Amino acid sequence: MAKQVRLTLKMLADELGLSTCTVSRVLNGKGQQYRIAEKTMQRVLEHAHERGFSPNLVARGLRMKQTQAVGLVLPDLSNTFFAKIARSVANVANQNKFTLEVCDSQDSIDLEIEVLSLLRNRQVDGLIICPVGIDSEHLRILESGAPPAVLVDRYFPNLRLPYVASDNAGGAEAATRHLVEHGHRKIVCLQGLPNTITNVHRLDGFRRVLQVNKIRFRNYMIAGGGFTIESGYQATRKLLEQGHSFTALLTLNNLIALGALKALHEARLNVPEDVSLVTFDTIEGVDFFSSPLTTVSQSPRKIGERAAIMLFDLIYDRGGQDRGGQAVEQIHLPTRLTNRQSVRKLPV
Amino acid sequence: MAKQVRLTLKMLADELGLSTCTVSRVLNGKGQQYRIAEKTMQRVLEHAHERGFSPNLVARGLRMKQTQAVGLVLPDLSNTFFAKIARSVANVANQNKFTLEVCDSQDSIDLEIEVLSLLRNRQVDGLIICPVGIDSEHLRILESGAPPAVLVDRYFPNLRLPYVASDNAGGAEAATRHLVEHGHRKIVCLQGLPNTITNVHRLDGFRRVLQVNKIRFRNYMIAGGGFTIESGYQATRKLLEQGHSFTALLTLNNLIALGALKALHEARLNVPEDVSLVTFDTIEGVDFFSSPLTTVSQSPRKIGERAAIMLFDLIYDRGGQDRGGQAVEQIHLPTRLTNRQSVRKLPV
DNA sequence: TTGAAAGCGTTACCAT
DNA sequence: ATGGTAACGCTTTCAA
Repeated sequence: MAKQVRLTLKMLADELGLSTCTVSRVLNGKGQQYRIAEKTMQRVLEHAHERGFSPNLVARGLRMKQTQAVGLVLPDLSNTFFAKIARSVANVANQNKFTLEVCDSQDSIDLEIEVLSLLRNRQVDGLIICPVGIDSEHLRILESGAPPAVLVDRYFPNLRLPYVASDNAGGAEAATRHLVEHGHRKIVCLQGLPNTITNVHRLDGFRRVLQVNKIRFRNYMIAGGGFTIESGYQATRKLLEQGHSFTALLTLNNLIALGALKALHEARLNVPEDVSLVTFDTIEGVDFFSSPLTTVSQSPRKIGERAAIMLFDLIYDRGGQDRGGQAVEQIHLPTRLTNRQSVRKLPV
Repeated sequence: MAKQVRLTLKMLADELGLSTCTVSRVLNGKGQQYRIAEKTMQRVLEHAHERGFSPNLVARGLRMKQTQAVGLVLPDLSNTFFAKIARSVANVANQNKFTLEVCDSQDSIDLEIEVLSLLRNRQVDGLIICPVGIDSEHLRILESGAPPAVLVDRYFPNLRLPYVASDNAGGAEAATRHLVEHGHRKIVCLQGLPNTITNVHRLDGFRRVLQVNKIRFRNYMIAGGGFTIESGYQATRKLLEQGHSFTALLTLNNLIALGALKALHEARLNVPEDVSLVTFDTIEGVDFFSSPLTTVSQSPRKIGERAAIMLFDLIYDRGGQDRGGQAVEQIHLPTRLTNRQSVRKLPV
């Protein structure tokens, strides 16, 4: 199987009777700048096109010390939320003639560390990361700005890294307020992974609204402990078994909601007649649920897009990311409450 | 901003008072093979670890003419189906110490062509592609096997390329049979993009079962023309407006189903009381729909995994992909019908 | 207006 | 048991 040889710049130059550097210049649009004869340029361009030449980007990457590639690390590519982030990042990257190298950390800190080092060894020009957990030491090195990195969705307050996330506290407040305004006082928040910033902020918002409305916080009001279907399911089952008389559930992401729904369903409890429910994130086809869910939705598309744009600003050195500077851009995008009637108005 | 210099093999060698090639050998585990002194190896390994050295993969890629990267081209990363494919491909790739370069062709043939050439210029060692449409000329070049490529989900019979897809005809047959066995004879199939192999095979299966059951095919029995929510919605609306008296719908993917559901809902028609429905693909949370849908589901995870494994076989030259050979592996994975009671039993 | 040559960080051939 | 040197394919400095 004779590995067919790719056309190289040198071959092209030989065919043209020119030096590689002349050809390189023309092909990179630096013909004017180097005052290469109009005629020569024509000849080169034409021939290159004819022979279908395109440069070896690996060689170029080595020489220029930049690969035109960015890395993206996500905890679960099969979750629509992250998939949408991936899509918008990919599109922005491609628009910039960059390639996107995607890794799925499978919610494992070890894998995250591993792929991160893999990507860095591959000399990516930038990194977008949705860090998996609560440990952040391995991200410290990114504070140096080489390569530039932007965090999405989750971040660490003690890390001087730019990020794009949702206004989680605000979203939780809106959701909780919605419940309270409908007369609910016995609300259980099914949380995600404790100590992640996302979870912390959402809980903050939740408690704040309780407090403002003089609802005494009790321990049973926070249950669960993971952003998974399983966690939502188990937590809800346990609540029901223990006979807590809550009237409403606030689930901190789509998966937890699905799990809770399953448990409620098994217990023959209906939403919103028996239990009211508000959840973070949307669910595909939620409009066709037997009771469509009221949601606090984020915009993963915008998160990804914004993060990618920030990253390219850093890569192209717009926006002054010098590490001494104070300007580490940190963004909280607004969330939106969509009322789909999964909250019952309680009698006063 | 002084770009901090990365540690190179040469620096390491200098520090050790050895030549780069010795260090390189040790680090690549070829110490034994080249009979490098046990002591030296120790020294090298230790020092490298101490200094946290890791090789520049771009340079290595150039030198070795292989980048340890594979490309993945998908029409829409935000569709769970493709996202799941992406995830499993990414995982297999990472297990093999490869990186995955993902591109979203946004269902545009032009973009597909563009990213394909981008990926090839980046010298990826292999390609997995879910081609967007009906044109395949730009894929012809991949028949040469350099770089090796595997198609997923969609493919072209006139192209000698390996692929992994679902048994679409079989799936459609199962679905249609299910409907017929429940007494339905006025069935409308809401198709996807005409002329794509996926669509063609599903229609084949559909018609075959009609024929076997002596149900005369009529034109209104195939409607729509795209794998999108919009297409499903519009087609269903039109059907209703025109007053065709169908009793069942077979939708050829999840998005079409969602669109059809929306139209039915607006017309205050219920599933399955007024209209029965079976759809290809699953939908997140379909179990909680007011009427859960009976589905013919594929396994995107398996498709991706299988394709990735096939690709690595080709890359590592297992499985003899020499282009003279007859063995272009083409696989149809089985589908599964999950009955969720969205088909009503009609009186005889 | 063009070219020679160095260099990016590796690996591999051929010496010693 | 180890090292010198070329080579991978490109860009860029300096020279002509």
